[in-house]
Amino acid sequence: MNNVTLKMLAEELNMSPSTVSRALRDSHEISQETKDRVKALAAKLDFQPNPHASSLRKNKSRTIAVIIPEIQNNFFSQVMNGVEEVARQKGYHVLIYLTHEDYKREKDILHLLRSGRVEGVMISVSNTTRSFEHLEAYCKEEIPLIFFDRVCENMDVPCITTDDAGAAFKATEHLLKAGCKKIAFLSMAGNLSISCGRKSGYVKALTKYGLSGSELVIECGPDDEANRQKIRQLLESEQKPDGIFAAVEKFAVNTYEVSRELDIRVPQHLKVISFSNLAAAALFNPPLSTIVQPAYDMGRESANILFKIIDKKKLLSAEKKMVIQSHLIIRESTTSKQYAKPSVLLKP
Amino acid sequence: MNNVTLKMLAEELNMSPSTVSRALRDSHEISQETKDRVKALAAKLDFQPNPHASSLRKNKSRTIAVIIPEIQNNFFSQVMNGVEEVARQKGYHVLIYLTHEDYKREKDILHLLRSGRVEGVMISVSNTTRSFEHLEAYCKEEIPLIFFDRVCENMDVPCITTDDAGAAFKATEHLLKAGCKKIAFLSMAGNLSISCGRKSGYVKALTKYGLSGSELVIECGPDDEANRQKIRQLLESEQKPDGIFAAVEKFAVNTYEVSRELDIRVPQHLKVISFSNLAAAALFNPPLSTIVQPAYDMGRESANILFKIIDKKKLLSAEKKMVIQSHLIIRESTTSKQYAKPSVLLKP
DNA sequence: AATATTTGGGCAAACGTTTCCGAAATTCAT
DNA sequence: ATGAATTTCGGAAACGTTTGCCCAAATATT
Repeated sequence: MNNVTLKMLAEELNMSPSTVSRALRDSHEISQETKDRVKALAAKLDFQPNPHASSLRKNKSRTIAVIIPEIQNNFFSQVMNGVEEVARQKGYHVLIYLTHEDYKREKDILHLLRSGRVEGVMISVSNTTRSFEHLEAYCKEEIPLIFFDRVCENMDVPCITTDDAGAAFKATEHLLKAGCKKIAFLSMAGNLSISCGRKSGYVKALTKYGLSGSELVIECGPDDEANRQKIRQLLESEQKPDGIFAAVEKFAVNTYEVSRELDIRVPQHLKVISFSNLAAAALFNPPLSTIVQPAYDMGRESANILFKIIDKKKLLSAEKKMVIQSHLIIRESTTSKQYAKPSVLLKP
Repeated sequence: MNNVTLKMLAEELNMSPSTVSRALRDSHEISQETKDRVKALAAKLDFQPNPHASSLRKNKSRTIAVIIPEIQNNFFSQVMNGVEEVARQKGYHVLIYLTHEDYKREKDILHLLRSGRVEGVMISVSNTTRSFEHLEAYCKEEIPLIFFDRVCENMDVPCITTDDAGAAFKATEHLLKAGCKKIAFLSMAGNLSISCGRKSGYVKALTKYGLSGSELVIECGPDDEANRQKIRQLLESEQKPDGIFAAVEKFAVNTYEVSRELDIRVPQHLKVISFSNLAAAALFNPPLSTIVQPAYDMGRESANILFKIIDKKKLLSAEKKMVIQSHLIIRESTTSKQYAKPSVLLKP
């Protein structure tokens, strides 16, 4: 650890610590000459102010926390990317916490962060959290908090989301236009905002096309084999769907696995579309149609808004509930025509 | 922010701060009765010790840093997962920094961390770093440091790696046994330890099978289009290979893209294998044979070793240079036989 | 020339914890 | 009963910065 302290600089320069401190921060009450001397020595000795002393005194840690359910998910890792970019520019540090979709961990982490370790928190809640008391308790501490993607809308906290319902509507509509008559929705268990939004878009599309009542919602979870089992049952049942809309990438993967296993051809017998931020979806067999969320932008905007709160700037009303559009990428897993030639769709 | 301090507890209880502090830490010099009273009030008021004050006084931050080139890469996100797990168990916090493969950023980050903000650092160096001065300067500060995956072997710092050369040898051998006569190696630009290791395994395998001199190494980089251009040239040249061994997943993706574009069939005309931690590789068209690195374990072990150093425990010699085995997963992109039925290879 | 203002910088008190040192009070050995 | 050892706690200094307040000298103002 760097041992040179501000006091040592002061002693070496025959000045008081306060002068050195002010000189380093370019205070107007220090002469240019003194500033130069101080900075020269500081640079020479590679002086770094002790962050803990500084944090203690100023009650500012220059650190934010990001709490996400998992990191092995392209959506969240892209978000992290956006957050890190903004934080770096602001000279802030980023703590990362994973809940592994576990309510208890989420609660523990939030509790940990109530001590001033960070100046703000961004969170995407786990799908096992039913109660929001831990979040409300956190808010009482008056440390800036924002939600992204998986939000809790009835709290007075800024939310950065994508248009889940709208995108789900478009995806379902796309399946319908591609000829699907019976579409199943693979939803994430729990009561997440995104699950509800996506489901409502799905239902709305079915209703618009006169298929209300034919909803088919399957709740999937973290366990691959359990999911495959459910999908297998679904695809072997009476009400076998000809289209599947997966709420998250993982379930689309499970669907692909089962359809291969059962020799069900995509898209001829079954069309598949999914929320996914996986770049390699284009290389799947067949290439997977996806709804891609603006993950990087969501991370960036979330961080921007968080810093606005930290800096005590007023938020525009648009920033209190920000919605960034997702977009559809149509690939072969949902084409109605004959199997298209891959290269056509792949050309950059 | 939680405003209740240790001093306030002391006042409320008519005790000195030192007593309260000791009581909370279960010091033997405090009576059980006092401890109970203190803890009761602390719990009631939800007292949380100020981490900065504590860090300042004890010169311990209970925080480690992980520096990685990028997060949008399954390998690194799995590593993060392992690290977070260990850190959480130890009650440590994890700062994340991304270099984006940029030497300057890497240098800046390491410089930032020389102030005692963290108790230890784990790093996987960027592929644009040629000089290691910034790392050596960091070591001088005597803050624990360890390398993982992309290491700098001639520094006296623990390294956690996988058997790059061995795995590359096996992958190349596998291509040869599958009938390849001319194998190209898509390497990452720069002088990374992993690039060298993987290349040497590749060369060794060619040599063993009497093909020394037929090495074909293409240096790829971060830009997809540039990579595709290089691969396109390669596949259209005189020395068109019938096998490609990609050092990283990204290049395999580029290869798939180009081969579709040029109507080159995998594996019939070209066999492809790659280092990759992408679970969805099994769903590619055709399913991609991969060398998967034990990313999660590497993260876990790295963190374990880092904490051993932080806790000033002696490292076993095996822990100073730890190597964890990667393993091959053979899929259709390298099968020599007729195109196998997908479901056979996919059954769990 | 006397007063007011600015400039440049030092003193010392914070921030909240931890810990060294010592002081009562109690227990124990003799 | 006396001294020694133990238990239990408080005082105060420390960790390294920042900042409110003050003061001297220099400059500006009347």
